[in-house]
Amino acid sequence: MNFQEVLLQKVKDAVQFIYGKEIPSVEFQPTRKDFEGDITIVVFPMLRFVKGNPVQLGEQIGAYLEEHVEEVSGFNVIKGFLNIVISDGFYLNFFNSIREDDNFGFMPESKDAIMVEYSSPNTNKPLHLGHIRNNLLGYSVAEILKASGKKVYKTQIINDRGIHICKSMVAWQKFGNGETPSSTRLKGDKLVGNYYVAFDKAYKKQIAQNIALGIDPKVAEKEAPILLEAKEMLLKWEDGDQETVALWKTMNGWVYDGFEVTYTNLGVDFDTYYYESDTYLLGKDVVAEGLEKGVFFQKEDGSVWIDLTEDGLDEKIVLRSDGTAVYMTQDIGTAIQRAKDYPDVKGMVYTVGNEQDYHFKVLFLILKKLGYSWADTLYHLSYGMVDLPSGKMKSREGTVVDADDLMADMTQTAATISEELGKLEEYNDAEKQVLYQMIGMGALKYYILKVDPKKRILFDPEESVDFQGNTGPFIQYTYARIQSILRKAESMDIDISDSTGSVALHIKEKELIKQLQLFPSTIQLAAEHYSPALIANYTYDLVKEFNSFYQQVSILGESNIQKKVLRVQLSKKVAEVIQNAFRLLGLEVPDRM
RNA sequence: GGCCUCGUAGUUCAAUGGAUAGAAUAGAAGUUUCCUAAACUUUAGAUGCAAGUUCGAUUCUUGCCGAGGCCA
Repeated sequence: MNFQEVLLQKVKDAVQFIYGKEIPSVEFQPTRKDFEGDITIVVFPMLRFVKGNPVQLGEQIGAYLEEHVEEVSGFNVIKGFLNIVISDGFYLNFFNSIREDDNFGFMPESKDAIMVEYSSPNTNKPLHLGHIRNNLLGYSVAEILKASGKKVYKTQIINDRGIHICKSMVAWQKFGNGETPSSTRLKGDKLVGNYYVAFDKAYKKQIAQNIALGIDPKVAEKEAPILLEAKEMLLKWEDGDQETVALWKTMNGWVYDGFEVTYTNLGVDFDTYYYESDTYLLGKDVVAEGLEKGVFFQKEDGSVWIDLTEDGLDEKIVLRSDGTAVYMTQDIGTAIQRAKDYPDVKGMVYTVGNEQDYHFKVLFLILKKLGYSWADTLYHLSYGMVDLPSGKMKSREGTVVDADDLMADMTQTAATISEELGKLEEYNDAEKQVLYQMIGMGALKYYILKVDPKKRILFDPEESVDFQGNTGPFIQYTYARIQSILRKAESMDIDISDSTGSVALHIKEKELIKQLQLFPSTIQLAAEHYSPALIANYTYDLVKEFNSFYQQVSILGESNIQKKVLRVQLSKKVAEVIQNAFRLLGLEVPDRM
């Protein structure tokens, strides 16, 4: 039984003792800084079960707790808030209990697994800023779920087939002159992306020419020769034409190599991959099955639908009249396939932008109606668009922020700022480069992850990414300073392996321990809400608390040896928690900066 | 037109229905013989509008206004 549970029981006992009545629950919260005390009990909700004056009730409970709970050393009541003071000894005991625990805050892995899908790109375009948000969110949520005790499989579904892929292929055949990534020294995804653009250019030119010849614009659009070629290629691909499939494999291979570089720089990875070329035919038999069970119904033209009007939604098509699959068909099939491939999976998280909110609502409902037990644990990790000051990112208007370029820019900015500060003279160029990347990516990742996923982000490449305030580099800097203290402590032969005896705590030491105390519950909360932002903001609070501590108390200069040891231990623990929290966000920490 | 999400300091973000709505940035004023000044301290500034539920509403409900999205 932990202290919180003990306290809960004691408060219940107190009410039982005073009024002879049961109360089902008690609301605890950390006491606000401007009041005296450590834990606050909100008395108001109890008034529903016992009649009385909230202040008086608070006083009585406080007195009872002070008498019956060893750790409670005092209390005060303001309005309906009972603030109780916890003894220094309790905090010291707590700190000593977590001091040696490297996995503080992390739960052991359980058997039940969750599959987290993210990234899910098209293979005809390089990754952009929107994908960065997607990848960072997905990766971080996967790590948070792991930390909260779930087994996690990270996956993505790659949109590797369809007319858009054929467009790049046609353009490469016509204009490519046999170019390859190695011959052009371009990243594969960039090379293929260029041909996708080249296709569009040629296509538009043909339309314009044909309109000039007096052909109806609509016809010109539909019957441009290059578009017909792409369509023909799609048919060939579906037929399994060897040459076409070989080209498709080659070009997709280039793209995957290019993506891999981006993923590595971004620090994300995957345990398993699904390809749409393998899954686009899935789901049809499930639809047939569902039709028999009466979950779906067939219209006169042969198309299959589901009626969700009773659930507040509308009718949704799940199979076209010609028997071909729609996205929904594929997604149903893929979800079931995944559950088969990984029988331990009890839930799935889909990291997809909020324009698909409706789609996933329908998908989950369908799977539930089909009777899959895991349907209730499906979660759409929906996130807002990333907008630029100039408005929405549009590939056609060339306003897309390329992922690779952005990461390079951030690293460059970090380098510029670091050079100005000039603290890294003893580092060689390679070491500096690693550090600049760590800081630049720290700024970028933290900036994106600290925002609640469902909110839109306004991303101003010039101004938004800062290195001061609530930012990644600010936290990294604090970590680096602690490392410096630890190095000095070591050279001073300060032995921090033993627990300190009972010392009176400075207010700042106590605040710091209180903040550390919140780490495990923050992880749980973040896992429940699929929100890396909670971890980010927690870490920031911890760092601010540490900075305040750092400013107000002497660490290595403290003359009381026990105090000195405790403060070094505290600093070390704070650094560990920062590191672990950052790991959950996919961020790294530097030894010095 | 129907449905969904969001509206908080000049700006970017916080706040399981709880106390005087927190930070950061930009602005103003300060702090380095001392453990990294990418730091710290002080100061000023906000819940779109209107009702309702509640002991208590940024949070829940309804209407309106504004931004974005989805569906035809």
